[in-house]
Amino acid sequence: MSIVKNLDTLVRSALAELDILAPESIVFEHPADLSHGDFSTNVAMSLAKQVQQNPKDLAEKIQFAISKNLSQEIEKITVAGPGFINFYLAKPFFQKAIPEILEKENDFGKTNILTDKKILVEHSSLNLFKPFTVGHMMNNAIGESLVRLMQFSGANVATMAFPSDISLGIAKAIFVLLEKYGSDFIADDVKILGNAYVEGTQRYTDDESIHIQVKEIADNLYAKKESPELEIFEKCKKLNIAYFESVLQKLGSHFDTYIYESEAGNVGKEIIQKNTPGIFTESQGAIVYIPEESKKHINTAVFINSQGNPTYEAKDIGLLQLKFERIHPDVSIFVTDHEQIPHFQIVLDAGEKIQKDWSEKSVHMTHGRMNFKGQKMSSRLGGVPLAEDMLQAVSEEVKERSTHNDSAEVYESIAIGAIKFSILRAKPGQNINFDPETSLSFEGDSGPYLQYTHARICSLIEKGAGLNIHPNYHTGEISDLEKMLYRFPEIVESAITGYAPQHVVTYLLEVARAFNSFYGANQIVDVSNKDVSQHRLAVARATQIILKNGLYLLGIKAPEKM
RNA sequence: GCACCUGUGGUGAAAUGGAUAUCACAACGGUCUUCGGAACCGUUAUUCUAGGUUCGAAUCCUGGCAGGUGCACCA
Repeated sequence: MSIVKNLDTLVRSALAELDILAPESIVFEHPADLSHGDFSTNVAMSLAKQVQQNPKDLAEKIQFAISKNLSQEIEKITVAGPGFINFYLAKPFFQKAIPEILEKENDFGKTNILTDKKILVEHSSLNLFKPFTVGHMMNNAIGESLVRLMQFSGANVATMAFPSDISLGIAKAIFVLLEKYGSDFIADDVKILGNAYVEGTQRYTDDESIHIQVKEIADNLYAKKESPELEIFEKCKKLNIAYFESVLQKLGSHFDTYIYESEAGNVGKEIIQKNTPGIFTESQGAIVYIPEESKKHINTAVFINSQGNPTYEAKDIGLLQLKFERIHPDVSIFVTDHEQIPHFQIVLDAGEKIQKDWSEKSVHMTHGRMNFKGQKMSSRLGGVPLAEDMLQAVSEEVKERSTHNDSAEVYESIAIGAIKFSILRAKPGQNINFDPETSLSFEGDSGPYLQYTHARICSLIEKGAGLNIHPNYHTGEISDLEKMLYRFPEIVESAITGYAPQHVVTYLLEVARAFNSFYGANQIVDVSNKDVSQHRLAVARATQIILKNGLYLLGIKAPEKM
C-alpha cells in the first residue's frame, strides 16, 4: 500500500472514532520545510467549522486517536501551526526507498496513470522555407518534454509535426526560384530557400504585375498539378525536411508522422464546403465561421478565401480530421506560440460542431516569445536568431568556460541543456527573457548545474569502483537528501497531469542542491570506512538515477563527464 | 473599441487555496592542502492597487492601474 493511502486510512479511522464524518478526499502534502515532517494534512482545519471546534484542539484529538495504531513506517505525528497534522516517516520507510530506486534504475519514476490511453503530441511544426529559429526551439523543448512525460505515464504516445508546406508566401518564393534558376534548380542549401522567401515577399509587395503569375503557381501547388513549379516545390520540400530532421535529431526529437498543410488544406476545404451553408456561411465571396452571440471572445474568421483556397483555419480543421481519423488519440496535445490562442478557439469552436470529441480531446499548450536582453549575444545574433546560430554561440561560451578539453558533442549537449533548461523552468505560455549572460548562466539554477552534479556523482562512483567500494545500502541516519529522493514519481505524476515540465525542473534543482550539500558535509568515498562509503555511494547512485531520469524528461542529456 | 493573457526581492523565475512566500543571479561576507570550485555556507531584499469570499489568498470573485497579444480573406 502506498504511504499516502496508509495515512488516509489512519486519519479516516481516527475520525470515525471521534464520530466525525470524514470528507470525500483528505489532502496530504509535503510541508515546504522538512522540519515540519514528510507529510501533512489540513483535515482538522477544514473540518473545524463543521464540528464547531477549535482547529488546533481538533487536530490534537485526531493526533491522539491516530497515535494508538501507528504503523512502523511512521515515526511520529505532531500538530503545528494553525492546525496542521504532520507525519514524520520512520527509517523502515526510507530503507525501502533507496533500494527501490537502485533496482528500477531507468524505469524509476514511470507511472501507470495513463496506461491504455493513446496520446498524440504535435509540436515543432515549422514553415518550410522559413528557417528554424529560437522560437521553434522553445516549441520543441516544451513539446519534446511533454512527449517524454507522456511516455512515463504509461500511455501509448504518438508524435507528429504539421509542417506548413503551402501558402501564398511559398508560392511567392517558388516564383523567385523559378525565375532565377528555371526548372533545373538544384536544391542543396536551405539558405537559398529562406532568401527566396524574403525576396518573394518583397517582390510581391513592390510589383503588382506578378500577382497573377504567383496566384497561378499557388493554384497549381494547391491542386498538385504537374508543372515546373510543382517540381521545384517538391525538391525544396525534400531538402527542408532533411534539414528539419537534422536539427531535431540534435535536439533529441523524433516524429512518427508528418501531416502536411497541403494535405490538410484539401481535406479541410472539403469539410467546410460540405457544411456550407450550415456551420459555415458565405460572405463577400468567402466562406466564414460566425460564432454564437454568447461567445463574445471568439471572433469571426475566414475559412475559405474568396479565391477558393483554404486559409489557416480550414487547414486546421483538416488537420483535426486527419489526426483523429489516423491516430485515434484519447488526448491530442498540440504546442504553438501563445499568439495563436484566439485562432484555436475559433477552430475548436467550429470543429466541435463537425465532430464533438475534437474539441474535448484537444489540449492546446502554448509558449511565449524569447526576448533577448544581453548585449553580447543579441548583437551577435540579430533580430530573431536561428536556432543553429544560438546553439553555436552558446556552445562557444561553454567551451570558454570549460576547464579541460571535451568533445564538441559534450559542449553542444551542455549548450542545449542550458537553453532547454531556461525554457522549461518557467510555466509554459510565458514570454522568456533570455539574457545569455545571466539567465543562461552555467551556475546556480541552470541546466549545466544539474549536468555537473550528475557528472560529479558518476566520477565518485567510478572512484569508488577503483577502490573496490561499490554502492550498497546499509541502515544509517536518514539524510535530508534521502527524504527528497522517494518523491520523484509523485513529481512526475504532477508534471504529467498538469502538463507542467517546470515541476520536474524545480524538483531536480532541489535534489541537486541537497546532494551538493550532502557532498560538502560528508566524505563519500573514504577507504578507512568502507561500510559508510558503500552506503553513501548508494545514496549518491540513487541521486544520479533521479537526475538522469529527470533530465531525460526535460530532453536534456546527462553526460558522465563534462 | 471589444476580447484574451500577464503583473511576485535590484534582475530572472517557482509555488494542487495552507504554516515564516521558494530558488537563482546581482551585492556583501565566509569555506578551500578540491572524493570534480560549473561547488558549499551565510547576510540584505519580494506578492501592482482597493474591496470581497474563506478557518486561511500570490492563487478564487469585483473594480482600478500597468504591460503584452489577438480581432475576416497571412501563417
